[in-house]
Amino acid sequence: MNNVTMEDVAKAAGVSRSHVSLAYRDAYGIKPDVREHILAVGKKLGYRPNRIASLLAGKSNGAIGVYLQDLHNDFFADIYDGIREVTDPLGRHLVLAIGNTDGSRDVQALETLLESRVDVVIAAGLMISDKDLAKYTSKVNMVSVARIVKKADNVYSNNLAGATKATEHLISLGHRNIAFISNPISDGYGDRLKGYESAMQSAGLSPRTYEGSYSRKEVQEIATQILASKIRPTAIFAHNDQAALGVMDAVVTLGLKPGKDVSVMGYDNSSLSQSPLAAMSTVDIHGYELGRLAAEVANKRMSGEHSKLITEYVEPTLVPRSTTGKM
Amino acid sequence: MNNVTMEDVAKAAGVSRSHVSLAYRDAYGIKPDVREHILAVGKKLGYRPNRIASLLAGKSNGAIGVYLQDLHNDFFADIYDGIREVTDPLGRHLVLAIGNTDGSRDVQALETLLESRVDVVIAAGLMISDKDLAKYTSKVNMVSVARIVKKADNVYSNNLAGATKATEHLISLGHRNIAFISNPISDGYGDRLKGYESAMQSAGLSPRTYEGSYSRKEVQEIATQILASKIRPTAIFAHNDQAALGVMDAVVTLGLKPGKDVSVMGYDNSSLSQSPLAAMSTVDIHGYELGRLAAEVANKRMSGEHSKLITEYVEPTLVPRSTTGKM
DNA sequence: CACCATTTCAAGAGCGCTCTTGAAAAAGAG
DNA sequence: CTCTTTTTCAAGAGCGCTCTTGAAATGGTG
Repeated sequence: MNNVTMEDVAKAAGVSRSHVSLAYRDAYGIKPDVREHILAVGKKLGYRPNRIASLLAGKSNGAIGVYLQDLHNDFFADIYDGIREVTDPLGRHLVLAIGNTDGSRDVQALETLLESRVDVVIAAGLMISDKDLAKYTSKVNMVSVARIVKKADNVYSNNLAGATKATEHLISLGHRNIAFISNPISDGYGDRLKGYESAMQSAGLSPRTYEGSYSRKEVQEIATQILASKIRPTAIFAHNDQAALGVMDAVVTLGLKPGKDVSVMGYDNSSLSQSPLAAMSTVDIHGYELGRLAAEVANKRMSGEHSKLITEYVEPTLVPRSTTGKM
Repeated sequence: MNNVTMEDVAKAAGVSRSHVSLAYRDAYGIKPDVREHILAVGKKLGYRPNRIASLLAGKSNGAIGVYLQDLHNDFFADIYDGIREVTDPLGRHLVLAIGNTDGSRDVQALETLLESRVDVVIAAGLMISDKDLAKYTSKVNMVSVARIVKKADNVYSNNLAGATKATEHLISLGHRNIAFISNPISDGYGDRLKGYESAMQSAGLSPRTYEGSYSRKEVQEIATQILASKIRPTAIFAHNDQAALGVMDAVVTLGLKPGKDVSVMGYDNSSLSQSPLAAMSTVDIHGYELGRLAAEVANKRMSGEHSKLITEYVEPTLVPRSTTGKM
């Protein structure tokens, strides 16, 4: 292992340990040439600062915790890419924690992040209730992505407006019987449903909502049932792309053609929905951008610049592709 | 933050600090009732062991580092699921590091893992050269998934056999002009190409290999060019599913039908390839199982049971779906 | 060149835990 | 009941770093 310590470098360079410490951080109050010298000696000895020790001794080490709901959902990978765009150049350390589609790992994931003593947590796709979440927002700085959370910084996309646009798009194509597959939990994520409902009602149509899931396979089953119902909807709008892909799975399995026999509308504009193979109509909430903003907010929070909670908005845009067509 | 320390618990429970430490680990040499008492007091005070401090003080804390190449490639999510199946029940701590499709983040990711002082690294999809990799295998225990690495434990799928089967499958469907889109790097991953070449030669056919990529989009471009060539191949076999999906993107973008106009063969049997929407013919290398085995090997390595390097094999199986059809 | 402000450095006290050491208590043996 | 072995515990020395404190060197000023 790497056993050369700060002490070794100090001795070899003929300075004190604390000076080596300073040299390896931004460090003013140290002569440039001395600093150079220390760094050179450190390099020669193959010294690498021990993050563990520095974490323990210092009050902070500038690490950001990142919670991602699910590795199978491409949208979270987009967010992650956005985060890295800003953290990589800064050399920020990221600690990842992964949940799952039913939320049962959320608490453990957050605990892990706390144990790692990160300065701030960027959370994308948490499913635990607002109440449970409050326990964590009081313990650690949190930047919530795409879900409004109290006592946290928020990087948010206007889901109400986005879902309204999407529904109106379907209506404008002539669809009247539009089903919505909702999010299984409502806390913090209810706006997509609301947008759908309000657009339907404004058009004098009656909403037809089914409780969904975050799992593509589970949604496929749900969609299969919906498509088997006596009065088959002509369009299905799912609460996110992952779910919408499950709908697509159901549609093609039944031998139907998306955008022709049934229209399918997603939400997120994940990389996967963009691929020509899926070519799925969806609402772009700019996941990459959300991730980027979240990381910037996290930086601000760590630097202590802002005392007030920050909320950043990104406007969703409708992206019609080939899975929605005229009725 | 969480400021109740081991010292606090010790005082409140009327025992020594070291005894609290023992109580919170497996710990023998401590009376069961005392242990219960300590744990009860700790819970009441809201004590949570500080992983950072324990890491620094102890020689190991049983953490496993996990390197995954790319979050957009579903196959790595499968591996990760397999890993978690065995680590979750044990309460093992996982430290994640994510690379990217061109390998440029590999070194940084490995460094991060080393800095986190993990006991063993499970690496899936590393792209750095064997030579560079050797620097790390000498510093930390490594379990390599799906790539044979010297001085490391290996959880391996027989790529030579798998690629041979896949190619033979295409040949048996009547294809003669079969293109192969290879891995951009050869170190540790060359067997799929070899399997393809040998199967082609055995059948008296001449291989037609194109250098590929790990990026779906880049492969789409490559495939588009291939499909535009004067003598268009009737089948394209890609080094992995992610690449094969790029081929599919090219195929559908050109208005062709996979499995009819052009056959597309992938490799990995990632979740994505299994979805009805893709329904892609591929070779199942049992990613979930590979992940599971890797975690088990990692456990063995940590427990110090084995001194010799371990190699586990998983047999690949051909999974014909709808993207390969008769010529 | 005396004086004070400023910059550059060394020393040392922790951070919260683990692990070794050895003492005290309990158990077994004769 | 004494002596030995075993188990249960306390004390304390670190792990490798940061950060505060104050001393030494440096610079600026009249």
